[in-house]
Amino acid sequence: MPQRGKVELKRIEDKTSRQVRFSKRRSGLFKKAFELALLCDAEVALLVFSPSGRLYEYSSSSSIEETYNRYKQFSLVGKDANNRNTNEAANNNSCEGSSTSDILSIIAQWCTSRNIDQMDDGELDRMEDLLQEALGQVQSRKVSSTERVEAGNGDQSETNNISIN
Amino acid sequence: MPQRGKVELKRIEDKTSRQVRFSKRRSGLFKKAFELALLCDAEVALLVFSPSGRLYEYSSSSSIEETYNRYKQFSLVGKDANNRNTNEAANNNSCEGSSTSDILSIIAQWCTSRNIDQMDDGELDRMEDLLQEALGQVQSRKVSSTERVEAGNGDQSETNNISIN
DNA sequence: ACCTATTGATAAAT
DNA sequence: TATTTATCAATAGGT
Repeated sequence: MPQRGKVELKRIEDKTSRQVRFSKRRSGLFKKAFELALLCDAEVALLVFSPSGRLYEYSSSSSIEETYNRYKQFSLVGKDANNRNTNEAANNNSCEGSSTSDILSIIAQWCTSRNIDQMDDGELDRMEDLLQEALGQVQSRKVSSTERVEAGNGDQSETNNISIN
Repeated sequence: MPQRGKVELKRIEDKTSRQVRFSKRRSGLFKKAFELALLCDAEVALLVFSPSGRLYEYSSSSSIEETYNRYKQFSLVGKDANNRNTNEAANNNSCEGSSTSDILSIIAQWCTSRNIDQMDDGELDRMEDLLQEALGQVQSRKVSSTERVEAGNGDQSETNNISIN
């Protein structure tokens, strides 16, 4: 009788066996993901594509997007131990000094977490600032990549100092 | 002798126990994710935030982003019921007539799928359009919510034909 | 899809 | 926090 249960840690070559074991292990994995979220109060997002390209997903929060955006925000700011940094930038009233990607990420997060139609005045102001800043940066990028100094302007880098406050 | 191993399927209330079990189950989950990817040749992306906000991630491909983008692409095509067609507009080359939320969604998508610094001129142009459009819409929303008709303008509704509702 | 021998995961104790 | 061990859970291979 051949050994049961023992697993060799390498790609399963037999296609049929791989398919069967994929199904079993996939359900196991999703079950574990669910349990971790439930038992331990964790936020879990899981994406799996089968070899044949089928998509399987699990999210303990309202959506994969939500967790992904939290992840993006997280990696933006740099992770210390006790991180509450997800919204720091978004709550901060200034985005000067932030990179364009940072700003776009914040916009992204807002748009997935809130409906624009439900924003109050303060939020609209904030969004306006963000969009204005992003636009300015994109435009200045365009300018600097397609033109040289257009007029003999002493300090080109000051052209996009959009003061947001 | 108390039962070992058996799990009650509900949130663990004792904080210490929850922490310990989070650690153990988290490593178990990541191991399983890794094995599924390796053995079965699947693409797996896994994000976990601990209750205390720490991030843990695994990706069998080159990055979480890559798998997430594949996921977004996938939902583009439309598979089943719960599909928010956020992406539809993204393929469209014009954003006129789109709602503000749609435009912000597109911006959001771009920013998560591409680094701004790697955008070519065409993409920069497109991003500029999107930002400009979004900004205009946000500003007109602000105006319409904070002011009434500023000057005795005959047909105010044509100046910002943004359907806000 | 179901069954069972085995390996693997893990809860509680230390 | 790491190790141990009793027990439960996952699953490989067969039907």
